[in-house]
Amino acid sequence: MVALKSVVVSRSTLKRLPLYLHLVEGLYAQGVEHVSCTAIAKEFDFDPTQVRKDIEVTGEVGTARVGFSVTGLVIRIREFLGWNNAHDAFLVGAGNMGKALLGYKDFEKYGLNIVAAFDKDTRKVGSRIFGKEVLALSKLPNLVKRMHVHIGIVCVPAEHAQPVADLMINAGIQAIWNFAPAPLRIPEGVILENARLTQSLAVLTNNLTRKLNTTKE
Amino acid sequence: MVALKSVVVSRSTLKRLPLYLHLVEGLYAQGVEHVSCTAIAKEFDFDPTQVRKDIEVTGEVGTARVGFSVTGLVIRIREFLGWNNAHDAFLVGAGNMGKALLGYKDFEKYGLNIVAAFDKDTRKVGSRIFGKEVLALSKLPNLVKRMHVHIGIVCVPAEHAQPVADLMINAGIQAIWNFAPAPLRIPEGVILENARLTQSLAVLTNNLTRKLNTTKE
DNA sequence: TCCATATCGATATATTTTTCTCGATAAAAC
DNA sequence: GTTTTATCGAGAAAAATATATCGATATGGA
Repeated sequence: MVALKSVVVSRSTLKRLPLYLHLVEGLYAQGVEHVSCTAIAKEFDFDPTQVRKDIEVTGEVGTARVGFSVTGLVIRIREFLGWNNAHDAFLVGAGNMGKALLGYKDFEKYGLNIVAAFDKDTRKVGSRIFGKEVLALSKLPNLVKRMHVHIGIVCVPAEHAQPVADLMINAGIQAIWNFAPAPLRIPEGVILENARLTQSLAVLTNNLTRKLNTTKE
Repeated sequence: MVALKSVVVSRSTLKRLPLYLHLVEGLYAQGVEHVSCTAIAKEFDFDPTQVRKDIEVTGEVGTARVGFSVTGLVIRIREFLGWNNAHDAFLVGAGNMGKALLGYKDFEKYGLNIVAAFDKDTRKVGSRIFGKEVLALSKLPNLVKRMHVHIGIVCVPAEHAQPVADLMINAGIQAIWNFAPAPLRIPEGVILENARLTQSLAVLTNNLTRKLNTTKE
């Protein structure tokens, strides 16, 4: 055993790492070789120690007075996030959000390779969206098994989300990325990540409402 | 002064409130009149005390042995989140993500009313997407002022995000919902909320990678 | 009517996350 | 060659967040 990468890391840290990655990839493109925590922190208005602690989990070590190697950070963060080898994914629900995700070119850079889409609407089945086939939902279980697909993306309306998730899990899907505004019940061992825009929106509208109220008074 | 709604509340609480709201709206539709924290907590695998604390910020009070009024919760949570009167918003960038957001019918329920879209691509300008006009970006500043639009949604590629945000802020936009995978620099007082999918994806792919590694060993 | 119980609200404790402090070290300045 | 300074890594302190405890209270059943 070389390194113990299986450290459980807080969600907060995990969510900051892509920010750092984006930054250091930019620096790499510019030919910059080293970067300090202080510099990274300044970019995001974070505390330098926090940045150092975050980087620590990736296994990358820095040098005093020099900082961290930019290439080292790119490699280690990508590796830590599991973004070096993209995982195959199936998407269910070729509505607006589903289409938008299918059209997003950069997911492969973020560890995700959407292989095909599924829909129960027979009019959509057989078509292609951004080059990706839309298949009948009934085909999903067999294909998950045959192709060893790990990730399922749920983009269906709230009322269909649970049955779709169940279908995926029974087929052997190991992780679900849920865009439906519904809480999913999933068995232990299966990974669930909610990408609920309404939560983000709640933070925004609450802040805005408070701001408008306080400035008025 | 009646109630002091201007309490600053943690992001975590703010993000859980929409979950509760969704649940109690469902209960309301079923005709249920009261619900306890214990019941809500069970639904999401949260701690009942946490749910009680979250609800406390909305100003709704419960009754021992009975729980909280379902209608009371619906009203108070929606009010607290600022979802009773939708704020007008302009969206910039009518690409895939932009289109998906324009097509999302339910935003009005979540306090957001997308009034129009803007794009610098002259081929898109003049068209309509899901009934919403696509206008030239140069028209944005005047319209923000005339229509008193508060929210700006940034759906442009990373490299254009900052100039677009600057344009919005100079025009008087008070809150920005950012979908671009780029950190935005904004002046104090302006509200920024990032809806970055890559952060959510990072949590998912990291968990999955760890899971696959540990089960293999 | 009285007792058992579910639930609330308030307070206290525990845990997690963030920030601060400090000695060590490597590069740059003198 | 010595001093100064930026930065790291480790550990301590502070702040934020989540969980547990407990008395009060309202309902339902003995």
